[in-house]
Amino acid sequence: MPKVGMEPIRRAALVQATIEEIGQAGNLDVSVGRIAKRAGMSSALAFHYFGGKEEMLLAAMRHILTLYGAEVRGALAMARTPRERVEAIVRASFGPGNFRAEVISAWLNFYVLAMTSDGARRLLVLYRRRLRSNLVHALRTEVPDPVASADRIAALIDGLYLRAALGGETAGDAIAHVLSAFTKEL
Amino acid sequence: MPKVGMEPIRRAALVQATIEEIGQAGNLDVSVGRIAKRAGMSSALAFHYFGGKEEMLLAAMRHILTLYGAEVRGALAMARTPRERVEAIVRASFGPGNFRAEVISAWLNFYVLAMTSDGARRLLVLYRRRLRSNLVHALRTEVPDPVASADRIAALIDGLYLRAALGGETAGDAIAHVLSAFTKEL
Amino acid sequence: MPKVGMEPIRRAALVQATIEEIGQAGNLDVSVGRIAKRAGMSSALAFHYFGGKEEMLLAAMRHILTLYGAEVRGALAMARTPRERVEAIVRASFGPGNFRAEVISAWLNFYVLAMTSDGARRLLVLYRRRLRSNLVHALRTEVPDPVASADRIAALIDGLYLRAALGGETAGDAIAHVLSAFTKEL
Amino acid sequence: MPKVGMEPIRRAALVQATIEEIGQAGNLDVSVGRIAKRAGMSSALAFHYFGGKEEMLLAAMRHILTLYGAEVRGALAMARTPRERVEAIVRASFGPGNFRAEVISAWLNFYVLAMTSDGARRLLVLYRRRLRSNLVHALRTEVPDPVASADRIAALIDGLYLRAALGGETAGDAIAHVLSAFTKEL
DNA sequence: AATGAATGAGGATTCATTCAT
DNA sequence: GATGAATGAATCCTCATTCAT
Repeated sequence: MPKVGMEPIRRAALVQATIEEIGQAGNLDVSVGRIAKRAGMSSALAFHYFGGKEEMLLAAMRHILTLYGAEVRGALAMARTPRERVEAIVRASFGPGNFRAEVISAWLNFYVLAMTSDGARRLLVLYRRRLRSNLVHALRTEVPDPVASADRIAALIDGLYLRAALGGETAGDAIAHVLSAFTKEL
Repeated sequence: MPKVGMEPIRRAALVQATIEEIGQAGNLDVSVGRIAKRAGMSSALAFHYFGGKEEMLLAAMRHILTLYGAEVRGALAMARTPRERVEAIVRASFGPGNFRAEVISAWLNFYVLAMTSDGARRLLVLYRRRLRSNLVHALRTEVPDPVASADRIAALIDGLYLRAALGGETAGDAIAHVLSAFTKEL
Repeated sequence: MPKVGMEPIRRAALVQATIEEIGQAGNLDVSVGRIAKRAGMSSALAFHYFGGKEEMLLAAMRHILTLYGAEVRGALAMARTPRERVEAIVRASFGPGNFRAEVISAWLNFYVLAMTSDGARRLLVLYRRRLRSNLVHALRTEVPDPVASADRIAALIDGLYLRAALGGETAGDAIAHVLSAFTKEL
Repeated sequence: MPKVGMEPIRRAALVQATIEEIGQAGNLDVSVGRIAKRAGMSSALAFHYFGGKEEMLLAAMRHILTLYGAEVRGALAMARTPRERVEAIVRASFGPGNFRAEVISAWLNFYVLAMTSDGARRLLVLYRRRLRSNLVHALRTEVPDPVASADRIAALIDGLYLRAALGGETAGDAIAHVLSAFTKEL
């Protein structure tokens, strides 16, 4: 029973299913067939909409990055002081929307994908630039070398994410670590 | 013409070839066949020695972790002050032996492997424990909460590694960042 | 925005696109989708007009055969002597309209299609009968066994076409060969 | 029950099966899977031995060309006069070994393959050169322009083959046509 | 010890074709 | 008339793994 205007719906369903499959599998060895089945359609249709597996992975990545960016932006909107700004970024990063096993797994795997896919690398570099820029802006008036401090905090965030991939890290601990590091940067 | 006493040589060759293949591929999609060919033997022999692909990957991981541990231990042996101890760990981590594209790629992929393989997770947890213990020992007399400081520095190291996976990070910058963070922890 | 009276235009566009695709691909592995896209419409519409892929191929074949027949007829109309008649046929066969890579490729592939498609075989047999009949008519008064001579010349023409498929044959050489054979038949 | 030294046996079986499949299908749309099944093995093994589908097709082509060459050489060995030489070539071409529906179909399809595969083109050009060289040699002392005559006769042979692909041509007729053309060349 | 032989399973991708709108 | 939606089937190819020798 074909309908019209399905494209955005199908694409969204596939992106969602891709993220879920990666989360469940823990790696990028997810087949287009399984993703499509999870999204409730044939794999041929997935190819019709995305043209190939890599495009699907990139779309999933873009989706996660977009969500993350939106959350950061939303939190920043309400921040007034520099410390609030840093806290906003950190809370968005380790908030319930992003700091979940499946999302962490997806992030990790996107880093792996970036080793071979130019598109993936570009997306990650973009994310890194935005995070750094946000942090630099927050630190601008507070520390002597805002860029260096931002890089350290950004790397700390990434590192805490990586450790979370192994399990056992709580969001609270992670946030505390970053805020503590921020304080020490001052 | 089979020979005796070949086992350790064969195993070492396979481990080396595994690391090289992962480094070259950028992910864990390396086939046993290609690894074996690179190591100069048949894939059947690789199975004979390791019993399966995962065992080969774990052996490669163990090898890298062992090398890293040895380097850290060697550097620590000559360290006298707490700062020297931290510096020893950092210099080993970002030294020419470990801070290379292929090794970074291997590390990243071991994290991915740890999402599905208990063996891999155990190895990474072990590494994490050792690193933390070394850092705690170095910081013991210097900071109020050595465990928290150690965790932050450890996460920072991991984060810098992760960023290096995208390229553009130099060992010098990374070392400077960690030492700077160490100073701020005091 | 569907229009009326489009059918012949659409059909012609599809036939043309089919020939071009076959010429470009060098074989019959051309997809209806690509043909339709080249013709500027959806593949569903192509099905609507032709009912299936084979019908499209047959229509393309019919088109080429028709063009070829028309060229031969046109050339024959001006021929007066038997030799002029043979020359007319030959010049039409190796003229710029038919002796081009893409048309030669199409011919060759129609022969292949004739191995499985009755429709294609019928068309080729028809072409062969017409060519033979034209040649017999031209040779009628000149040679003792016009049918045998016509068959030889027809086969020679086909053979020269086949060789042209491999490249390196010029129209001039081909024409000279056929005319020389004709002379020898006398 | 794996054995040693199977390679040549398997390869030969695959080549034979390839020719049969092409003969039965009438075109190159033969799947590796079916070829392998006909040859009594898994498709994976076919890939193991040939590396890919095109290599299998080329091997089949090489086989047919080799057989044909051997038959021509054998027949030529017993020929004494120029006419006998031409006759030897013709009889080998239209003899029961080569002038069979499945072999004719294979030839035709190799011409098609030559449009896209360099390897196939090379093989066909080689065949053409050999045939021409044999004919030139046979005609050397008999006609004023042996090369032109050889080209005509070669093209005639090819054309008769092509017509045989449509059915209805007997070997006797074909041989008679070529010998008659030879006589006229004198 | 060492390997060639062998395969079942799986995966990305393409395609002809159908159908509701 | 025209198309986007949709899919089942097929294809090429890869791979981890097993086994007889």
